[in-house]
Amino acid sequence: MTQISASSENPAERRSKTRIQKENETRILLAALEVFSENGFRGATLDRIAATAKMSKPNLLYYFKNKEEIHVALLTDLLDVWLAPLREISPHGEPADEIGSYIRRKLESSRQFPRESRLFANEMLAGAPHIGDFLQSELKQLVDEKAAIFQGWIDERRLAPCDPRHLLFAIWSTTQHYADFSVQVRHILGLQPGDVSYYEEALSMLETLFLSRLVLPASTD
Amino acid sequence: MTQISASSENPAERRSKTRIQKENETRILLAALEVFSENGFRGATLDRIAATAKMSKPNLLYYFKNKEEIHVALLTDLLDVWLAPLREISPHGEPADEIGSYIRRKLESSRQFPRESRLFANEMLAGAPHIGDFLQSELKQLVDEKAAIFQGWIDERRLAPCDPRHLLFAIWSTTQHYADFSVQVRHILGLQPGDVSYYEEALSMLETLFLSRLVLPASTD
DNA sequence: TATCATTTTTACCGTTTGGTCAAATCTCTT
DNA sequence: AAGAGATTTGACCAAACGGTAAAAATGATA
Repeated sequence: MTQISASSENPAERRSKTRIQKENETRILLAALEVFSENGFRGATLDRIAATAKMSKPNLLYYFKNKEEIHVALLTDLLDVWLAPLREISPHGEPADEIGSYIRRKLESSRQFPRESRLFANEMLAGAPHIGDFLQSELKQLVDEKAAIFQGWIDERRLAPCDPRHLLFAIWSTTQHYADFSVQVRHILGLQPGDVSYYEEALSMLETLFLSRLVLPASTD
Repeated sequence: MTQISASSENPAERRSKTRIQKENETRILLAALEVFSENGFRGATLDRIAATAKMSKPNLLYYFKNKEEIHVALLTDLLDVWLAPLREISPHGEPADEIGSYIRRKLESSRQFPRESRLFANEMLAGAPHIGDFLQSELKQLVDEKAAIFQGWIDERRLAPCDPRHLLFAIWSTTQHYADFSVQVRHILGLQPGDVSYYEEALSMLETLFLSRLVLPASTD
C-alpha cells in the first residue's frame, strides 16, 4: 500500500510515519476493505467506512484525501495477493504437481483473503474501471508467460489439448467462487455464517476435477 | 416479472395493462438491469436508471413505487432463468451426457443473459440480503435433489467419488465466470469490448475438464 | 369533439453523501 | 512544564440521493 514512504502522501510530506499514523491507516484500510468488498466502490460510503473504523469522517479524510484514494490503496495491495500464486508456476515441475499446487495456493488465498477476493470481483462486475490497465498489461503478460508453459506440456502430450488461458480461467473461477459466493455455498451446505469448513471438501473436488478424472469410463467387470 | 396481473400493482389496481404501461415497464426493467448489474443495489441510483431508460425519475416512480420494487422485480425474473438449466438434469441419462448438456445450457445462459448473471453475482457479493430465503429453501431443495442423482452415479462407479454439491459449484463458477468476469476474459484474450467470440473455446475447455481428462498419464511409447 | 382516465412533467422536500475548514485537543520532545 | 507539531472534532457546504404532490399534457373512448 501507500507507495514510497515520504512521497506526496496525505499528512503533508513527512519523513516517516508516526505510530498513530500507521495504526490509523491500517484501521481505515481494514474498514474500507470490509465495506468496499460488500458493496463495491459506488455502493460504499465514507460514513460507513468511518463508522466501521470507529473514527470520525473528517479524521478519516485526514489520512486519505478522498474515497478514491482509499480504494486505490486497497487495489494496489490486492493485486500483489492476486498475482503471487500465479507467479510460482514453474515449467520444470510435473503438470499435475504444478497445477495441483497452484490450485491449493489459489484456494488458500481464497480462504485467507475472502474480502480481497470480493473486492476484486466487485471491480470486475463494475467493468474494471480502476484496474483495466493492470489487466491489459501486467496480468496479460504474466498469463501469456504461464500459458506458454502449459502449451509446452500440451505439445509434449502431458496435458490435454486446450486453450491454456481458459484453463487458468477455470482455476480462477472455481477457487475464487468459494470466497465470492460464500453465502450461497454456506446456504446450500447448511452451514452457519462464519463457518468455512467446506474448504477441505472443495480442495478434494478440485483435485478430482483438474488432476484426475470425473466421469469414469464404463468398467468391463 | 410483475406477478399476477391485477393485484396490488402500482398504477392503482387496474384490470389489465395498457400498451404504454407494458412498454414503459419493459424499458425501466431493462435499464435497471443494466445499472443494477454493474453497480449492485446500493451503487445503483434512480437517476441513472431513469436516464438509461430515457425517462424522468418521477415518471419512473409512477410505474414502480421505489428502488427496491424494481430490484425485486428483476430478481424474481432472474431466479427462473437461474434454475431452469438445473431442473433439466435427469437421472436417466448417462453422466457424461447429463453433465455435458448442463454445462452447455449454463454456458449458453451465461452468454445470453450476462447482465442477469452479474445481477446475481452482485447480490451474492453483498451477502444475498434479498434472496437469502431463496437460497436456503428453493435452491437448496433443488440442489439436494440433483445431488442425489449424482450420488447415485458415484455409487454405481460411473462418476468419481466427490461431493456432488461441490461439483455443482464447479460448474456454476466456471460457466458464470464468462459473464461475471467478461472484462477480465476479454482483456486477457485481447478482445474488443463487445466481442464474445470466446464462448466456443470456453465450451471446449469445460468439456475437456469435466468430461474427459486434463492431465494425461505418462505414455509408455 | 368533449370527457375522463392515464401519463408526464415541474417544482419541490428531507436526507445522505463526499468533502472542507478552523478550532480544539492531544502527543511528543525538550 | 512549555512549545510545536500531530491529531481529532464539530460545524458546515454543495451536490446527489430517494421520493412526493399537484398541475399539465396526452391518450382513449364515446
